[in-house]
Amino acid sequence: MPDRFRILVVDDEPGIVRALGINLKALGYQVETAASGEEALRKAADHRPDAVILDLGLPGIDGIDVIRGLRVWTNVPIIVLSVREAEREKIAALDAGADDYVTKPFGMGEMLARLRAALRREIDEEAEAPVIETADFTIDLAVKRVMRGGSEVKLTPTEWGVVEVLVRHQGKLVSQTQLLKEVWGPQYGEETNYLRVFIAQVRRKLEPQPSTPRYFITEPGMGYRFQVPTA
Amino acid sequence: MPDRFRILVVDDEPGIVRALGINLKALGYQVETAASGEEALRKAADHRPDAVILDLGLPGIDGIDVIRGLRVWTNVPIIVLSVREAEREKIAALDAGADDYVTKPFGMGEMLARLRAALRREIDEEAEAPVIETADFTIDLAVKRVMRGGSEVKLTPTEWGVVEVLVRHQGKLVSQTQLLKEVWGPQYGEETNYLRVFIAQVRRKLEPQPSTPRYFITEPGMGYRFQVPTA
DNA sequence: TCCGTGCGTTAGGAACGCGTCAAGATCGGC
DNA sequence: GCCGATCTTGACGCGTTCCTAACGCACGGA
Repeated sequence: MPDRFRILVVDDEPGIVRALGINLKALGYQVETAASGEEALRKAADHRPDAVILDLGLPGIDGIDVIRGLRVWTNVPIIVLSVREAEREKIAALDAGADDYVTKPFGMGEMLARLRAALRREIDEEAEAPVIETADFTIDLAVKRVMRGGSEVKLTPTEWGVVEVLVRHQGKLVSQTQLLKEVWGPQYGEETNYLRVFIAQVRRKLEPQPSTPRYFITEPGMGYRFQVPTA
Repeated sequence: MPDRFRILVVDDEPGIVRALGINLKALGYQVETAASGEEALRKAADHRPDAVILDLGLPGIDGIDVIRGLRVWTNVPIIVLSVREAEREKIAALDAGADDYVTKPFGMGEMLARLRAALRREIDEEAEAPVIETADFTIDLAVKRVMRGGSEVKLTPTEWGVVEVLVRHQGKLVSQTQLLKEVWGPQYGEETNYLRVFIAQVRRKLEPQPSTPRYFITEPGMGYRFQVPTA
């Protein structure tokens, strides 16, 4: 757990690189930059960054291939940048192993929040948490049991599958396709209605206010995310 | 409980072997390596490692078979490495007797955390008292005997097998497949009706109210769990 | 303003899993 | 070779779970 995090910013637009660089450095991050996919892979190998901010619209190598290239040897958090219209591309990026995405144009505040979340998740994982405790419930992955208010919450096999996948990827955005494949099996991927039903059931059993979820968050058009609210 | 743990790393990709080796040695572990399943089984027999890190994607012998080969004579902790998509393979590995799995690509921090957890569990198990006492009965794993109300309860061999496996995993959920394999042998896994019959018999002999079990709990669709009620 | 899309919610019928019982089949000791 | 104990196998009933379809609602674009 380094004291000063190293961030690799990959974008071919000098304006964005500069803006991010100034803000990040001001907050005490060390910043490396790259303007192409090749340079990104090389610098990542050299500098072992703690997080990567990656624009999908790069010249040369496709951004998706950069993600795959990184994922061969590292699971460093990758936050993807893309323009609003490229929905398909964003989902492909998540399936390739990206952790989160931010649409351009983006506010610096949102970007920094996502980055902090990604770094926090990294630390949590290293601290190894097979038991997730929140203000409202406790999930023990090793024993496969959920406690809430002193008593056990009964989950059906499918419900448990959904919870387990989301919690294992804590803080990370999980695409609908990936969630379906991991819970129902590889031959699934389109049946998003299954997800709607079971996510609702999980929320009914775990969320304090199922209609306004705090833990099992919907990212419209993208997928779902399990998060533990900071406050 | 050795002072310096011996770790056996099994992988055919030299990069991964090297990266793990450097990190583990730096932390004071003794490291042995193997690049094939055959070599892994041989070195395990020679060096009696305290933990095994095993890549499933080996040339030659299947990784699953390596696990089975090890499990014939040792219950050394096995941490499995596999690629993200191979969910089915991971499940098969766990059923074959693996203790944990890490998806490639992995962060070194997570790997080390899992390793520490595995070694810690082993120490706990060795130190663990093989006598379980509840309000209604006492199970002595060492002598293979169950006492209830001052007199001995006679269990048939298969009944004892079921009890022993569940009690050894005290508190943990044991899947039907795992239970079948551990009691009846590796070629079983589907015959869940056996379980229904024998679980019922065990409950009739040990539970105060067999129809509403307090110790041998059914988790519908998932498996069984032995627990000692807190109150 | 109207439509299309995506998500949440609900309800009902089919399919499945579990407990139970009892009748063969198999094993082991005498 | 017999007999009791133990394990396998099948059938039945019941409760639960999963899938499916339909509806409502919010949002964004034409």
